Amino acid sequence: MRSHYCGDVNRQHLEQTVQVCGWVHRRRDHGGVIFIDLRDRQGLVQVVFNPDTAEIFAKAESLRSEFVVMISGQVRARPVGSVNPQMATGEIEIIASQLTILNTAQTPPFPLDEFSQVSEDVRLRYRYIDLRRTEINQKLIFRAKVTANIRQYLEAHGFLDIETPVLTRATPEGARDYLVPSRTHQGSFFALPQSPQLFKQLLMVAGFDRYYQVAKCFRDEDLRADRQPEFTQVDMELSFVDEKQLMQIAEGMVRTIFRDLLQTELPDVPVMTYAEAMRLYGSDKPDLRIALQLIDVKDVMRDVSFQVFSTPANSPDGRVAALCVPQGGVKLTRKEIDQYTDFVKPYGAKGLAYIKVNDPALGREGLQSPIIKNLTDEALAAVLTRCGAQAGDLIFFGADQQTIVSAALGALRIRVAQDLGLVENAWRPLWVIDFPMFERAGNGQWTPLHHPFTAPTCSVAELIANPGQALSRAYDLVLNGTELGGGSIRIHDAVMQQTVFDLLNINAEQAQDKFGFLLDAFKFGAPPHGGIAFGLDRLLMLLTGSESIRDVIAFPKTQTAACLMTQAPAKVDAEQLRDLGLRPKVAQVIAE
RNA sequence: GGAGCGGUAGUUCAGCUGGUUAGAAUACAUGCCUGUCACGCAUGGGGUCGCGGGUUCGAGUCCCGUCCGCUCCGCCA
Repeated sequence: MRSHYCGDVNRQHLEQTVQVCGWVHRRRDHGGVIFIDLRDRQGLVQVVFNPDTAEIFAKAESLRSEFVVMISGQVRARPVGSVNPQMATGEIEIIASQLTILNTAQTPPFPLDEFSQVSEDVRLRYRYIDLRRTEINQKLIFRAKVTANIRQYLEAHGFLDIETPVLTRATPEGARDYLVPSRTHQGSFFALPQSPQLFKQLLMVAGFDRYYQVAKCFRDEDLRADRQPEFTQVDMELSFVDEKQLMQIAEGMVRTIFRDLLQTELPDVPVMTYAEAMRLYGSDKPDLRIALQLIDVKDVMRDVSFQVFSTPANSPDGRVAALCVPQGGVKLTRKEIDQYTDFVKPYGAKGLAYIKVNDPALGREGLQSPIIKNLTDEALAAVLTRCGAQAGDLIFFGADQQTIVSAALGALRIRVAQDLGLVENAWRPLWVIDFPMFERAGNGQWTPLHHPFTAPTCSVAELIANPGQALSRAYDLVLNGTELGGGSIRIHDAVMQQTVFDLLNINAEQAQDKFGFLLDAFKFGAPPHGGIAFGLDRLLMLLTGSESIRDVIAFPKTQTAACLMTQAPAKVDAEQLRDLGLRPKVAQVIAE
């Protein structure tokens, strides 16, 4: 019945009679004529009601904002000098000959035009109105195109879309689970999947050698601008592949999205080790749009009298590093430097030493800093040389435990670059590989850096001998400082899997209890396999230039993991709780 | 678990060292104008200043607590 979207009507329809449906965006009366801007999610068009058609003119007079209408009329060029550049539809108007009011509407709670900035809590409360706004609905349209593109790519490469359970069992490691109580097994719980990890590995054992899924995942952890408790992964797993083949297929998928939907050719993707990323950028997801690098100076600070530097310089897990800010970093005021000092404190840094380089040729005399009197000539010379310091540069220092220095200077690097406009406008992807297998938790216990099914690059014997040095066959695809996706070649050998569990202090009994089904499956001949999962929401954030993950999700949660529209989570009836096995009195208390 | 910012009309905001009846713009309603297009003009209605407590002669303003939203640290295999 509807022949056109508002936004699709254009000069090609001149002299034609069209029918459009949409919301009344705005009504104006002028010169005995009624004008309405009709809107759907494609755009706007102006419709004119003349008084000579008395019946529909009267109907048009009753129109208010957001009434839902269907209008037929003839498309005509607009009179000279009456063109609104805001109208996406060009220099046309529709002369209405018929108007059907499909539904009435209240005045919307906030304006939908592009001029109004509305606070996010109001938008989330009335998300269905917010989603009518061009900015958001274009992002959701784009999201649909991206998932379609991904499916097309993966199908073409022989992947099979297989759904895995949403009601499954809790996993001991990793994030907090969302739990669902079972009615038929009272006292037992399902967990919502943090990822389809184990199921996709089982699909490999089952012989589906190329699996994918656009999968909802759930993690009950605190939220961030780029983190939601439920999010979507583009998940895939392959048998009989190595890292190289897998990275090629995954990279090709992202490259295809950029080519097809942004008409952009992604540059070659360099490969960097985790160790190198931490050394140069203080991060395992470096933003390569920023040229600044961390420069290690630990070796020349061992003998300086400045204990803030010499103590970590002589400690095995200490790090002393410099960050040279070029292009007039020396102009930073004391106040700005103090602000950067405050900025690094949450990362554990106790302070932020600096040297202003007025003229490196003059040596000590050409420098300005509260700390140089405590540094040797040799140390200063080495710093200037390694930083390639020019007149006008400012050098920041981090000195502490390795993890703190990397985190603090890594974050500072990004912050300073943003403040000084040193972020290149480009796409800068990279692969990060050779992650450590394990890291030490606070209690000294080994924990997996990735997950406990990741294969190491070494043998069982070597892994047992030196777990701290072991590297994993994992890989992360990073784009402009965002981790787009990560994966690994998995362990497919029961002995290796048990070895890793042992190192993680999961004994055979516990392993059998938690992952018995996986270990059992491995006994029946698991093929060598590996996979990767992409965070679809984060990818879309990047592609659409959104500052928040909420802008690419139709119905997102707030920072306390609540939905302002449905008021979820919410109380439930006492009867529902009794069904789950709660004693009536307890159920009554909880329900109230 | 911790730090910071914010909460005043439907919406976006102003409201100073506490002071009489809490304002603006916009939206909404009514009327005028009449080819307008973020139209214009006039008039009008619209407030639990997030909530609770405290200090004070007097609190939107100061103090304490609490709830909600946002950003960050921890957390996110």
